[in-house]
Amino acid sequence: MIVQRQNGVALWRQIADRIRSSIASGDYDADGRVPPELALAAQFGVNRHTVRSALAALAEEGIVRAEQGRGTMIERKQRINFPISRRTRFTEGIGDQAREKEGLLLATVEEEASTEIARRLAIDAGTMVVRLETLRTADRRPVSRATSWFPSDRFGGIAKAYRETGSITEAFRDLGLKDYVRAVTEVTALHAEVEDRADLKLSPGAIVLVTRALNCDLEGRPVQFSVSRFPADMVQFTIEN
Amino acid sequence: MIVQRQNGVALWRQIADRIRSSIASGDYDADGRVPPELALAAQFGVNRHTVRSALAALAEEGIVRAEQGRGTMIERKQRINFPISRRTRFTEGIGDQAREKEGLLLATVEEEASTEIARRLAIDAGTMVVRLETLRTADRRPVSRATSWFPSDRFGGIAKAYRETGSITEAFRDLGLKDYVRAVTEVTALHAEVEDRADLKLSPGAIVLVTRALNCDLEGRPVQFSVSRFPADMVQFTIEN
DNA sequence: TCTAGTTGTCTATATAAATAGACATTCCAT
DNA sequence: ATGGAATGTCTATTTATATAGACAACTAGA
Repeated sequence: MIVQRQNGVALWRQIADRIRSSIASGDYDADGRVPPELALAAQFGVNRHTVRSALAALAEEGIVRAEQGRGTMIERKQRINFPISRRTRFTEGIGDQAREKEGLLLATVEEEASTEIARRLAIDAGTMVVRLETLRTADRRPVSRATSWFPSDRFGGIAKAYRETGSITEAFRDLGLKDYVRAVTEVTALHAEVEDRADLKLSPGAIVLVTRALNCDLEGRPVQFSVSRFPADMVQFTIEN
Repeated sequence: MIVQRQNGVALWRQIADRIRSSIASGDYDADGRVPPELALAAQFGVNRHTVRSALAALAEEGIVRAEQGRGTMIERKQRINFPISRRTRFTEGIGDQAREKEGLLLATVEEEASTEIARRLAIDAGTMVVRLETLRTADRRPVSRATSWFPSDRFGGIAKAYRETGSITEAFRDLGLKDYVRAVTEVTALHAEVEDRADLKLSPGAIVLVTRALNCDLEGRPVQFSVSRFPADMVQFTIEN
């Protein structure tokens, strides 16, 4: 048995998730299309209409496109590998896995550090920090939605610098920080929330990988703490020691 | 708006996931119980019966226990932190986060290496390898379900050694491998499949974190490749560089 | 041109999820 | 003891999900 009933997740969604996963794994690379609806219905032990609901959801996401009389073609098939190391940098990490990379600054505010942010940045709670809300895309598809905090005293101009350069590394350099390293990365996974769905253009019920990362300068002083969300069907992390 | 309708994921499951997450985050630590059903219903904008379905699912998982007249008490609230580094070892990693740790050998077979396993272990496809199916628990709750492969020529006796010691590190030592290091760890996340649900005692629709890890000896020769699945609501990873 | 194989659309029915309301039961502070 | 606040149980209704069957529309190869 491959799909589960009466568990709070509709069959069509379970099937959509599995097909999406199969596409990402390259299971259908041989002919570049998904198996016929009747074959999928047999495979999952459900009615053809249920499979059609699943394929409609994937078409909505832009992953497949049905062509009457021919079959259902795979439009997009990617799982970007994202290395995590002491020298983790977003743009370099993506490397040549995508032709077109973009960093977009959604919003920026200066605020008082909450107790958690203060602890992570090793500053006193209430100290001013700059918060950046950023969205990153590869080949026009969103691959991460990040919230980052920087100590205001050192990096008050980070928003302007990031807007001009589109890169944290470049922005740091403009502000006189020549180099930095990744100190800690925490990884967990959650169901996508409504905001994730909007930002990352996810289907409801999808999974997001969540990282909490701390970057420090070469003296070990924290320079950036960020919480990032990645669509789990498009991204995997690799930790090389 | 906090919950989404008509998206293939039942409201009660979305709400159960959010409450589980809130419990893990410590949102309800003040009084050790979940808010009253009517308050949750108001918060999520749903009927009280829908909230009751969510709480029933969490009770089934052993996370909460309802007491008539009193409220719904939090029974379990943990997210075990699992460090990933060059010296990653399961038992040491758990450390004192759990009182009672256990490693159980579910099954073992000797088989020919598939192309993927051969590539990971840097051997020829078809070479014999030992496969171990293991389950790890912390305080009686399953925290990982792993499938590991070892080259038969060097580690033919790994199953026996593991059964006797309950530890990979110990088993390696018995077979003459004094030390080893983690070379690569890949992390991704998926919806739990039926097998995960059985092994890890997960609720349907739950998320599993999947790691693919390669351990090598000090000369850099691969000694173990393993695929592990962790319940995402109980586990997080920390990568310290 | 014909036909097998595929997706598209329609109707109908059964089951699960969600809402709504009423009232019982239990705990606990007053 | 009493009343407020909480969970437990029941009935009824509406909406979403899933199944079933039939047939139309389109594609590609024989």
